Order: sequence, then C-alpha cells, then structure tokens
Amino acid sequence: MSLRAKKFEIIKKEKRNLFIISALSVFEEKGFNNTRIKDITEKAGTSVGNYYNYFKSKEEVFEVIISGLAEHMVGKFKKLFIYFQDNRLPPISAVKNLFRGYAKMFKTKKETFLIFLEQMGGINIKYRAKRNEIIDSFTDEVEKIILKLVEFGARSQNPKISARVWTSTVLGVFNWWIRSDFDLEEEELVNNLTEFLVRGTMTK
Amino acid sequence: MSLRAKKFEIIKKEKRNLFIISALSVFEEKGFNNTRIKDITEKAGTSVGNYYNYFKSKEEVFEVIISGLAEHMVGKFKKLFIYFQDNRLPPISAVKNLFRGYAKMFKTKKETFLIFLEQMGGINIKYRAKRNEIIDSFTDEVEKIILKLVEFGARSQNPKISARVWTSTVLGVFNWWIRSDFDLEEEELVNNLTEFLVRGTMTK
Amino acid sequence: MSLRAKKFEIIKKEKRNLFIISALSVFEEKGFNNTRIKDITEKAGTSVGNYYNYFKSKEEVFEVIISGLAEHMVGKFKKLFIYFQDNRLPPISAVKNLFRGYAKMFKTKKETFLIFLEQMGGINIKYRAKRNEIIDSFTDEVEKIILKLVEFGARSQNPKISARVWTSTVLGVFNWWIRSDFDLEEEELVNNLTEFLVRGTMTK
Amino acid sequence: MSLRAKKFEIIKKEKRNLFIISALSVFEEKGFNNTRIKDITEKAGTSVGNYYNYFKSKEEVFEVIISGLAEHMVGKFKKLFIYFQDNRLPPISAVKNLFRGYAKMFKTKKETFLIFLEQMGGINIKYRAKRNEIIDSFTDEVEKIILKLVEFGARSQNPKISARVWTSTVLGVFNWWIRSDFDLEEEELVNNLTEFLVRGTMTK
DNA sequence: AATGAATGAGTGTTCATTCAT
DNA sequence: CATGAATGAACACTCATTCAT
Repeated sequence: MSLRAKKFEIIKKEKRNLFIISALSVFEEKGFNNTRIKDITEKAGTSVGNYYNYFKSKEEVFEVIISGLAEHMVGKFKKLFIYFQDNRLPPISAVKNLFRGYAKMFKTKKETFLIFLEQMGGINIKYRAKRNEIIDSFTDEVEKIILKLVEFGARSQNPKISARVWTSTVLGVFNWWIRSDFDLEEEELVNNLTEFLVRGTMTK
Repeated sequence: MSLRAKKFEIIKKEKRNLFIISALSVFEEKGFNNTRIKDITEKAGTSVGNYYNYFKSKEEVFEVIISGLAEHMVGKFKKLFIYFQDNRLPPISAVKNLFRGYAKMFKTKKETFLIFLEQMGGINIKYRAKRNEIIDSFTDEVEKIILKLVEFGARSQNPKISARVWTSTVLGVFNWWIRSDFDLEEEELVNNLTEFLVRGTMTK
Repeated sequence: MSLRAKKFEIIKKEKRNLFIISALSVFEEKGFNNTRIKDITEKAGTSVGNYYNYFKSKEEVFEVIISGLAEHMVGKFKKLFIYFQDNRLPPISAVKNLFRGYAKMFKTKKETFLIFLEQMGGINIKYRAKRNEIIDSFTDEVEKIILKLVEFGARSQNPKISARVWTSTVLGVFNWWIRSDFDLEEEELVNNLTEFLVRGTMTK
Repeated sequence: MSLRAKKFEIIKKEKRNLFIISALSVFEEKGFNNTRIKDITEKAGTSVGNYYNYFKSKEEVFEVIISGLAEHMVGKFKKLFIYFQDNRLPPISAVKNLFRGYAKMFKTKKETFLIFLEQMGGINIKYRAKRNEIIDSFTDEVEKIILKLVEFGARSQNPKISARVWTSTVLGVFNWWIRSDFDLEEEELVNNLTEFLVRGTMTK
C-alpha cells in the first residue's frame, strides 16, 4: 500500500471512530430506538448520507459498539484464572485484582456498559438474546473461579447459583456505581465486593 | 348500579384484561418497540379500533402492566421487616421466607418480570428512569433489612454496597431462574441464596 | 293509522328533531368536519348507535339542516315581488319590509345561517357547489326586484352587478349582525340597508 | 454564503414554492379537509416523505397560503387613504382606482381568494376565527374611507353599517366575478361598484 | 327503540435508506 | 468522500358505521 493510501486508511478509520463515539453518546442518552441517524451525524459534524459511507445500516454501528464487549468481560476472568492456577496469589488478593480490573473497565467504557446493562435487552429480540448470551458466558467463566475457590476450602454450595450471584452482583453493583458517577471510592467498593462474594461462597 | 350494569362492568373488565394479557405476551416476545397494536388485537381476537375503546394509547397498556410492580417488589420487604422487628423468627428463617415469597411472585408473573428485567430500560428514557427508580427503592428497603441483620452481629461492611449486592442478586438470579424455566428446585435456590447473602453480609 | 301508531310517529319525529337541534349546535360550534357523531348524541342524551335509527349517515342530518334554506331565503323575495306587482306599497317601504323579514329570519335561525355563511363551502365540494347555487338563485330573485325598481326610475346600471351587491350585502351584513349577537337595533339596520341599497341602485 | 450555496437556496425556495402552488390548486379543488398529502405531492411530482422536508405539517402549507392575505387586502385601503388625505384625486376616481387594484389582485390570486372566501371558515374553528378577523380588520379600514367620504358631503348614515356593506360587496361581488371566470369586463365592474357604493354612502 | 362495543379502512407523520450532485 | 433532498413503507390512532344484545 502506498503511503498516500495508508494515510487515507487512517483518516477513514478516524472518521469511522468519530461516528462510533457519537453514536455511543446518543444511544446512551436517547436509547437505540429513539436515536435518529441525524442525531448521530449532527454530533459527528457531518451529514446523514455520509454515515452510509462508513456503515451499512443503523444497526451496524451498534454492533460495533457492543462487539468485543463479551471478550472484554470474559477475558479478565481468563487472566485471573491463571493466577489461581499458579497459586501466585492468595485467592482473596486475586479476586480483588479482578474486581479492580473490572472497576477500571467500567470506568473507561461507562457508556457502553450502560447501554449493555440497561438498554440492550429492550431494543429487539436479537439483542435480548445476545445480552443473555453474554451474561451466560460471563457466568461460565465465573463458575470456574468458584470451583477453584472451593478447592481452597469453600463449603459445597451449588456453584451454578454462586456463579449467578457473582455475575448479578458484578453487573448490578457496577451499574449502580456508574450511574452514581463513581461516587464511592473504588478501593472501598472492590474490598467490600470481594469480601462479600468470597465469604458468601467460601464457608468452612 | 343495576345488576345488568354490574354484569356489563365485569365483562368490560374481562375484555380489558384480555388485552393486557395479550399485550404482555406479545411485549415479552417481540419487545415493546417491535410490537404493533395489530399484534395485540389479533392475539386478543379483536380489531385494532377496539383496542382504543379500552386504552388511550399503546403506552397505556404497558403502563398498566408495569404499574404495581414497584409496590409488589418492595411490599414483600416491608412485611419481612415486621418479622425482624418482632424477633418472631430467627433471621435466617425470615430471609428464607422472604425469598420464598419472591420465588412465588416471579413464577406467577414471569412475563411481567422478564419485561421489567430485560427490556424496560431499552424502551425509552422514561422507562429507563422508571426502571432505575424501582431498583433504587427496592434497594432502600433491602438496606433496612441489612441494618437489622447487622444488629444480630454482622461485621461492619458498607451497608449500601451490601444492599446493592442483595438487589442485584435477587434480580439477576431470579431473571436467570425464569429464563431457565424454573429448572432448579425452588427450595434449593432459596436456601443457597439465603446462605450466600446472609453469610456475605454477616460475619463474626 | 291507529292512534297508538300516530303517537309513536310523533315521538319519533320529536326524537329526530332533538338530533337535528343537537347537531346544529355542535356543527356551529366545531364545524361539520370536526364534529363526531358522539358529540351529537351526547348533546341529545342518547347513544351513537341510536343516531343511525334516525339518520342513515353523518351527512343526512346536515342535509336536513340546510334543506329548506334556499326556499326560505328565496321565498321572501317572491312575496315581496307581489307587493311590487300590485304597487301596493311604495318601493322603499316594500324593501324595508323585506329586510325586516330577513332580520327576523336570521335571528330565528342564526345557527343555521352561520353554518351556511361561514362553513358550508369548506366542508366538501358538494356543499361548496350547493352554497353557490343557493347564492345564485337568491341573486336571481334579487335581480327581479332590481328590474322592478328600475321601472320606478333607476338609472341604467348593470342590474346583474346590482343584484350581486344586494346579495353580498344581505349575506355579509347579516352575518356580521349575527356574530355581533344582534348588537345593533334591528330597525336601524333595516333602515340603513334599505337606504343604501335603494339609493345605490336607483339614481335619477 | 458561497455562490453555490446561494444557488441551492434558490432551488430549495423554488421547490417549496412548487409545493405551495400544488397545494393551492388541490385545496381549491377538493378543500383542505379532503386533500391528502399524497394529492399535493403527486401534483408536485414528488413523494409524500419529501413534503415533510419543506413543511412540518399539513397545516403549514395552508398557513403559508393564507398568510399575507390580510395585509394584502388591508394594504390597498391604506394606500387609497393617502390619496384622500392629499386630495390628489376626486373621491370617485380614487375609489375607482382602489377597486381596479382589487380586481387585479383577485385576478392574480384567484385560487387563494376562493379558498379564503368559500372554504376557510369551514376548515376548523381556528380558521373560522381567522377569517372573521381578516374581514373585521378589512372593515375597519373601509370605515376610515367612509368617514373621509362623509367629509365630502355624505349624509349621516351609520358608517359602521356602510363599511360592512362595502366589505360584503367587495368580497361577495369579486367572489362571483372569480367564479364566473372574469366574464364581465373589469372596467364595467369597477365603474358599477364605485357608482353603487359611493352613491349608497354619499347622499346630499 | 336503545346501547355502546366491534370493525377496519383511512391518514398524517416518521425515518432508515438511497441517490443525484 | 460529502451533502441533504428524495423515497416510500410503516404505524399509531381516528371515527363513521354496523351489530349483537
């Protein structure tokens, strides 16, 4: 590719990004169904027609926004899992690290997560299914952690339920945290969550 | 009112109910935004125009469906609170009773709750706000329980966070339970939830 | 016809009349197009369905209301014409009598005339045509009077134009008089109109 | 604004105008209430949706059509008034000039005036009120002329009534003239009207 | 005759998407 | 690539008329 072509490529990517950022903000504010393409393009400082040079439909930009969400969410668990495997850290600390990671992630991508947490299920069937899939696969990963914790001495509860509790807690509490504009100290939140979930799960 | 008039009144109420049930089922299936009035009336076995003899807009039937949701959800906690006040039951049993009550409620009104839990935030701004209000006032009630439990010897964690964990757990776990078509034994679910949340909250 | 049947006949006519009166008042207030059958039946203290026991459509009651309008309006001129024919009265007095008659008529049927004067042309093509027909035949009668007056010594103006002036004046001025709730003394109005029109028409 | 932008501006104005002209013609033919947006856009050779790029509602194009009507009608009187003030012309000639002006105006904007004269009151309450306002303010201006004429030696009649006669005459006679497709010579009409009204008003 | 629920065709308006410039 | 006018299918809601009771 020529240098000129590369430059164009980069500009194009930036423009596309601008649309994504604009869409994200409008979706978060008005909801997908009540967002008009015009709202997005006005925020992006361009024209309706131009949007379709970058995306083939209204849904596409939404897809882009939520794509990667699952990987992001699940990925952190996979990393944590390694710590457990290696016994590199005592379990409590490992979980704390995990939640710190989530706190950072929710902070950085708050709009995306608000959309995912509050709106996605209401857009249409397809996204409701997707939302539930993401939650399910998140829970699958959580379950692995739980099973590891059990090895460290947790009493035998139904790990499927525990996993659901963890998932619900993470999603619900962080949702509240975002909406409250991160009012609470991150460290306090992380400590309390860890304490609560680990103790709830592990009982001698 | 004459007997005849009363009879008509009853029939009218039943007709209205039929619309509500039909709407509920279509909303749950397709989502509010993708439901057409015609979908509702076809399911109810009547005509589009007739819908408007019973409701003044598409939103009204939705409002009816979700009205009372908050009271239902919060009400159960208020009842439980009385048990604590009276020391009539040991805390664990009281909480178990509470969750049993919720299990029943979610079972009876599963469609309504699915709409509330998965869709409501995505319909429009107004309902997103309402969803969050309901969750918040639910949490307020939970917090009172938590504070009571603390009197029974719970260690000092941030009760606001604990309350959020409880709320998230109840909503998230029951959501999963409904979607899994109540696969899991109610008693097992209730026992595990109680154990988890009370232990998470109360520590020596 | 039996006595019983006759009685029914009378009651039926009265009921029909009640619908007509109610419709008249609502049409005048809201206009034909913005009147609902329900508005009429509510005012008549009965039900929508019942209306159709007396009229076959929304238009029919309107037809009834405006039927006879033409005959009423034109009829007065025909009577006046006889006076002229007979030379029973000096022309000025005859015309005054005529306008007195119109004043009475507009007073008695003010709602009907308001509908005719202000609304009828805007309802639909059919009624616009009818409105113009009525005005035209009214003008035809006026022209005959004018021609009589000319015999009494009016200068030769275009009698068609004079007739239009008379018609426009009668309709326009009485319309204003009705709308002003008959503020002005009838006698003053009649005198002035007569004076104006006769002098405008007859010039030595 | 760039030359290019200016050009677009002009084209857009022309498109808007095309809608107005189309609407005018359809309104005149079918009446406002029986005109569909589709009728207008078909006549304009475009699509329904496009109409809403130029007007925000069905009413807006109607508003545009009748806006300026009052000013147009009343404006001519204001100009005439100056002639009287200056004594530049003998009254009869001045009034003739006025009516010539009206004849021209009604000729040029015949559809607009037909709508105003025959339909406007029947569309809805709002337009009925507007119609009457226009007629009233027209009459106010006429009255000033009448009072001027009186200074030239008119006998004391009620000038309010005379003004109504003038107004009714102008509106009624020109309405007929338009509908008859301007059958009658303009000059004859003007002469007769002037003669009639001035003589009716002024009598020594 | 009286009631008012049931019917369904009709209409203004919206908005994702396309297209000419 | 950028613009914004053009397209037209879609849909909530209305209301004259019918009909079962």
